[in-house]
Amino acid sequence: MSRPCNDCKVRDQSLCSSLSDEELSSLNSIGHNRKLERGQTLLWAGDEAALCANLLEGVLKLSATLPDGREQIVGLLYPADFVGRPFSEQAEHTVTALTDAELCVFPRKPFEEALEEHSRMERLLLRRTLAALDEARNRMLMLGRKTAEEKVASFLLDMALHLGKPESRPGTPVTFDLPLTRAQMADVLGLTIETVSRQMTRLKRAGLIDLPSGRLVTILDRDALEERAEAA
Amino acid sequence: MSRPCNDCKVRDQSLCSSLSDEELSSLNSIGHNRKLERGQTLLWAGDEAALCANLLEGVLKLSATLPDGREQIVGLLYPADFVGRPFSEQAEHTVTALTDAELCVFPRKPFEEALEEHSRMERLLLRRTLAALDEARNRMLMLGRKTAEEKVASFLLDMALHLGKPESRPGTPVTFDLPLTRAQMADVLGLTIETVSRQMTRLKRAGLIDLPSGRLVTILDRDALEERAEAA
DNA sequence: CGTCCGTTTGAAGGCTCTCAAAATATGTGG
DNA sequence: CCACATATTTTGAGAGCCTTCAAACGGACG
Repeated sequence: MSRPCNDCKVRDQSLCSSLSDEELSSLNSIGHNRKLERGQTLLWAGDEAALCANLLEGVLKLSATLPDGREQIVGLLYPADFVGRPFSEQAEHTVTALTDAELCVFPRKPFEEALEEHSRMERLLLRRTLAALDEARNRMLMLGRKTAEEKVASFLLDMALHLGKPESRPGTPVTFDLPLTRAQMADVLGLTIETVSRQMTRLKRAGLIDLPSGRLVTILDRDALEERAEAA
Repeated sequence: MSRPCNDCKVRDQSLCSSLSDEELSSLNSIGHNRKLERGQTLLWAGDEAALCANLLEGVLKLSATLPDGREQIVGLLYPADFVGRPFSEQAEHTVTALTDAELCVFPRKPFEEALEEHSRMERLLLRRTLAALDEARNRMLMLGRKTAEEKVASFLLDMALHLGKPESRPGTPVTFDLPLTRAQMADVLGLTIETVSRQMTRLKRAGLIDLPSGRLVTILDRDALEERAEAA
C-alpha cells in the first residue's frame, strides 16, 4: 500500500472527503501514487479507459481533436479534482499534464465497485459531475459567442480564481504563473496563438494586466477586466 | 395522482427505468404531468431551480446568454431525457420548449430525497450526467475548432440520429422535420442566421441534402456529409 | 555564445458577420 | 378559402475580425 492518506494533500477536498477513515483505508488498498511529468499523457481518447484518479498536485488538460489535428482543450483539472470516466469502456478525451503532476490512481473497475459500495462518495461524484457539466456548458457560451478579447479576459480571470493567492483584498493586484503556453491558451479559447498574443499585449497596453516575465501574469484592474470579459 | 406510469411513453428509457413498479408508484406520487407550448420557458437561468423532470415528448433547448443578449444553446433535450439540476439552488441555464412538449415534473427537494432513497436511480443519473458531460465537451470541439460548413454538417447528422426513423438501411435517404428555426440553429452552432442559411443552400446545391419545404431536411448522401463534418 | 523553443509583431487574405432587401412561409381575420 | 400582415428564410454586397504566413525577438539551456 502506498503512502497513508493522512498525509494526503487533498484529503478533505477530493472525493475521498466523503469517506470515513476506515472506508478510506479500504479504498487506499486499490489505489497508488503516480507522478506525471509536464507533457505526459495519462489517457488517450479512444483507448480503453483503464483508470480513474484524484489529482493531488499540478494541472491537467482534457482535450479533443479532429482527424486533421485541430485541437480543443475541453477542460482543465486542478488539485482535488477527479480524473477519468467511470462506467465507460473507452476514454472520450485525452488527459495530459500541463505541469508536473501527482495523482492517486485507481484501476477503473475496482473503483466503480468502490463507488457502489460507498454511496456518499457516489453522491459526491454525482454532484461534482453536475457541476462540471454546468461549467462545460458555460464554456460553450464563451466558445460560441465571445470575441477574442472577451475570451482572453475571461480566461485570465478564471486562472486568477484557480491560481491566485486565496482572497487578497479586492482591488489588490493578483499575480500568478500560467501553466499554459500561448498555444495551449489558444486551444482552450478556440483561437490561434497569434490572436491570443495580440489580445494579451492589448490588455497590457490598456493597463489592465502586466506581463512581467515568462508566463507570469498580474491582474492590475480586475473590474475592467471583468467588463471586457462580457461586454457589459 | 396523475396518470399511472404504465401508460408512460418513456417508462423504460427514462430515469424511471431503474425503478421497480412499487418504487415507481412512490415517486409518481410526488410527480405530475405538465405540458409546454412551443416557446414556453420551464426554468430561467438565475432563478430558483425549483423542479426536475423527465421529458416525455417534444424537444427542449438549454441556453445561456451574455448580458448584451448574445445567446448560445448549450444542449438539446429529447424524450426520455432528464431535465433540471438537482442539488443546486439556482438554475444555471434556461430551459425552453422548441416544440410543444410534455413532461413529468417533480419538485426538486422531494426528487432529491427520492434519488437518495433509490440508489439505482441515483446511479443511472450519474451515468447519464457523465455521458452528458462527454457530449458537452465534444460540442466544445465543434464550437471552438470547426468551420461553418463543418458545424452545419455535424448538426444535420446529429439531428438525423435523434429524429430520423430508426435504422433505415445505410445509403437510404433520411428525412426529418427540424424543430429549430435558422436562428436557433445559429445559436446552437455559434454562427449567424445568414451563415447557417448559406451553408444549408451550399450543401443542397452540392447534392448532399435536400430542403423540400418548410423545415424538412433530407439527407441524400450521409457519407459525404460525414466527411464535411470533420474535414477528413 | 549559439541553438532551440516560445512569444511577439507585421502584412495580407479569407471566412464569417453586418446591414439590407427580396422571396417565401406562416398565421389571422374576414 | 382568400387576402393581408407577420415572421422566417434566402440572397447580395461590403466590412471586419481573426487567421495565415512570415520574420524578428527573447529567454532557457547546453
